[in-house]
Amino acid sequence: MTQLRSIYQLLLDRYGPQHWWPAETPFEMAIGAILTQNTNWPNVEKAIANLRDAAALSSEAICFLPRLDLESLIRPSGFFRQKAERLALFSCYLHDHYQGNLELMLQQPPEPLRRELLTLKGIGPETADSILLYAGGHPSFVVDAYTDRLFSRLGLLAGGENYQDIQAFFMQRLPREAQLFNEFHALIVSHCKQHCRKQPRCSDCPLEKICRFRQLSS
DNA sequence: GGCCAGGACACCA
DNA sequence: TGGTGTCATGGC
Repeated sequence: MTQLRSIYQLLLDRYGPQHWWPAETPFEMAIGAILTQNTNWPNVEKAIANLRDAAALSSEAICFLPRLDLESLIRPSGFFRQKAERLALFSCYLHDHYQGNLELMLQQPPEPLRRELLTLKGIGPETADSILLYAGGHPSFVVDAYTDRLFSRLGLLAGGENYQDIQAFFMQRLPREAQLFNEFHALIVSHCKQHCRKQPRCSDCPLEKICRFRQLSS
């Protein structure tokens, strides 16, 4: 608990509040979560801008848009055929089950909601937790490649743990507060975009106090 | 020109 | 259950 809270505070002091997720509506947020799978965020922004310019940033529009048109609009985000299918499946699911209204879906309790999201093809644990946390305000900790990389290097994770184990590591040591989970994940991403390259060089890390955790725990 | 990016899934042993 | 290949664009 103490170590995680200290790291969180150091990140917050260094980078400040991140005000995530960068989206105007919960639906746009969910679309962004799918589009950002294994992709740079600037590429996702291009795809979302294309959808907005085409007046296609709604579940109805995406569900009924011809597939080739949808692929063309989201092409900058990469994996555009896969992601077009995933966006269409998600949007049509909302249309069929929730009158196209994501907020209606998000009113459910988080645990059955998470299970429901995971039944949808193209929504895995990270995407589901991102939607739960950032669109729904539910306290579900989001684990991504940066989380694994940073905390393995800090010596708090062994490396190689699965998603569920890493998520449990955080959720068992932190109070279940959506705002804390929101800010923590955003700070991890902001830090790692600059300092968690695949080739680790702790000496490049500006957070010397954080790097010291690794020495203390190893 | 190669590396990397805010994953998920199908397939195989 | 875990490991591997596949999907693809764009910035540096």
